Amino acid sequence: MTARKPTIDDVARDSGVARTTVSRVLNGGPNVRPEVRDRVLASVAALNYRVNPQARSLAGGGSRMLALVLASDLEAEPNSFYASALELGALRECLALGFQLMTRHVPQQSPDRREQVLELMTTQRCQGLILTPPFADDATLIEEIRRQGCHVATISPGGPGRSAADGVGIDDEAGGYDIARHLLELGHRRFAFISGIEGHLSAEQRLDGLKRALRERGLDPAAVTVVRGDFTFRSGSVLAARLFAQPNPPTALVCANDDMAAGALSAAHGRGLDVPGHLSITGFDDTPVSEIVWPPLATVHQPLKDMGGAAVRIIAERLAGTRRGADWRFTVLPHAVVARASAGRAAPIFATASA
Amino acid sequence: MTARKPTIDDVARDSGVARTTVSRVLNGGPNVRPEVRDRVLASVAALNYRVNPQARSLAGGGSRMLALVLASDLEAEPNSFYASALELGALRECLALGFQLMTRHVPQQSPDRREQVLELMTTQRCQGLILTPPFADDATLIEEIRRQGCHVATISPGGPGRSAADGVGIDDEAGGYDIARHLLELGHRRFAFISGIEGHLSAEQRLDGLKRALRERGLDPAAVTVVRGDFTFRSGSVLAARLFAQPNPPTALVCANDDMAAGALSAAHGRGLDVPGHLSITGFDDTPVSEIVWPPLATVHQPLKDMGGAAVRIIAERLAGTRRGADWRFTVLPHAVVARASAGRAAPIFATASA
DNA sequence: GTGAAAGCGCTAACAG
DNA sequence: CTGTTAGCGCTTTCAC
Repeated sequence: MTARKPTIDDVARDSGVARTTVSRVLNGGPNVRPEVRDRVLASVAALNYRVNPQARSLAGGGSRMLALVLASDLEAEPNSFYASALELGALRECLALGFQLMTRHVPQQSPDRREQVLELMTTQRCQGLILTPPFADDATLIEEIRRQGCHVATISPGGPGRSAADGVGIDDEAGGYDIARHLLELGHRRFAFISGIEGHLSAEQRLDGLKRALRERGLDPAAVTVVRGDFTFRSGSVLAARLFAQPNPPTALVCANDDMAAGALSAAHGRGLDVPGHLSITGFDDTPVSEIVWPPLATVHQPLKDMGGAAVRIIAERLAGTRRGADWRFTVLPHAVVARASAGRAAPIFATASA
Repeated sequence: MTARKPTIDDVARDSGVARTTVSRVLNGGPNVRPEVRDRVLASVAALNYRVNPQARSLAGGGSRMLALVLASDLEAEPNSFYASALELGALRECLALGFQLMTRHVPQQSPDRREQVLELMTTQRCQGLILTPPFADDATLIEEIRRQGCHVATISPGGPGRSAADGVGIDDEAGGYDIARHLLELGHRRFAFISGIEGHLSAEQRLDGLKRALRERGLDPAAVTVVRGDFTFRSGSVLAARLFAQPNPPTALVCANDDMAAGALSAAHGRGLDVPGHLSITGFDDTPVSEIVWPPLATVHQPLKDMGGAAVRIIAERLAGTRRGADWRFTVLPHAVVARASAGRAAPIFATASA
């Protein structure tokens, strides 16, 4: 019925060489005469041969399986653009480098979340794990993963993760600083900040940057109202509504990601607040969400796809042995403030009226 | 350094049986005494043994690798919530059933898109492919995939795909009909429709449903302005802006998905049109986008996560041999109109003014 | 019920 | 430069 798929031996027979030679050609090994290489390649093409990844892996070539670990909930809404962008970037790089990628969403609230990650790694024989926050800062987890012979690349580690594995991300503190500067220049003086889940250190750094900008301007960083969200649209919407109901509300609401900013925007609409007339709102990430809402969100661009790709490359390097040892390196990618209509000039009238 | 991972032989030795018996226990085979089974299971737990999927696959157990094929562009924006939802649903089911899932975005405009799909299947030794539109309606592709011994499940096949493979989806024609009825009841009489890419037959059926509703109401279905988008926010925005600039614009704009509806909404805001005061806009899918925008989008709910899961189950059944032969079955899942603020009562004043 | 033996397709020493 | 020889860890006949 279904024709048997050609094996490496078929190719060897067809091109009149030994199996080993074919393997060498296939894996770019040295010591193969050009004419032999061509002959083998011709057979490969003629027979439409593909290496069997399972056999290769079993024989010692490694599984070439990587996993992207995302903190979210399998039961919750489909993952945000943030996760999609990382995944797409990683997927693209995997395709180019001949890796397979598994994506695993781990509920961050589950007590056995570490075990879930380790289980995935073991079961799938992963050779590398890409950890996003807050896993990226779980030094214990990273240690255990590595102990079991698997490489780690972190996305946006904030603190301990930075010194426990190779990582990639932007300068989050500077990102927070820059967006704050943007708002300060627009005349804003009363700020609120919606942060992310606990343990997401890089998001905390965004707040640090905001505070530094305020301090620089002679304002009191302690005056910033800080509330904790969980990066979802809903949390942004709920928390913002609560903020708006308080006396002396902020004129600038800085959110730790775009989804929460979109939620805040929605809450503002619901309350009849004009954005940016009455209130400016900013996001973080520059995902498509920021252009989908009205008015479009001012935000900080993060090169998420590049980050996903870089993480794969980090693991590929480690696997290839190009770099060894515990000299973990953090790659800083550029960020940029994207000025859009949701952040506008602070209205002195409104500011006074509610003061 | 890294402890060697236990193999099936370690388990066999530990529990004092032959390797074959362990295999039987692991795969739920018959002919194992309960006490032996328990002993083996105890060893498995004690040694923290995991089967090596690569070895299993090589030995004939099958790769247990499935792939989700999505028509989009690797270079384009991160995939929409539509893709994420399908993926999440499929991923969850794969996890439960012990499959691995690869997601592959294939640029639909590339001339070798069929080859790309086949290449993925061959290279990864996939046992099943989940095809989304327009691949779901490519009977030639489906035929070729199956010829190579791989199973197929289609998501929302519209025409030929329906009779070429097992599929799952909603009744798209009815979905279009229902959302049209909703708008008709709100008093709308002048409709426009933003359709999706060519070949996406299930989206075409949504238009068929819209027309049926109009006909039923004694209106001329040919009077509907139909423009073709590509399911992206941007295309919705551009096409809507063009529609608004024409004389006698519609009072109800029905879009083939949420992203395009969000784009249309953005274009309406840009032109200063009030939604739903001047114009009602509806989406399709009920992805999170529909709640993120303002006003929230009236739309047709599609159980995307369930669809992704069902597709995996279809393949699992075929693989298990529970169902055989070419009696392809299409599973219809329920849809529902979700009434939200973007669809409101038609304004007779505006309608007259622009007539 | 259980076990022994034979590969699955490939890579990796080690010889030549 | 190329070939020979062992396995990798598992499933699967086929005996017992």
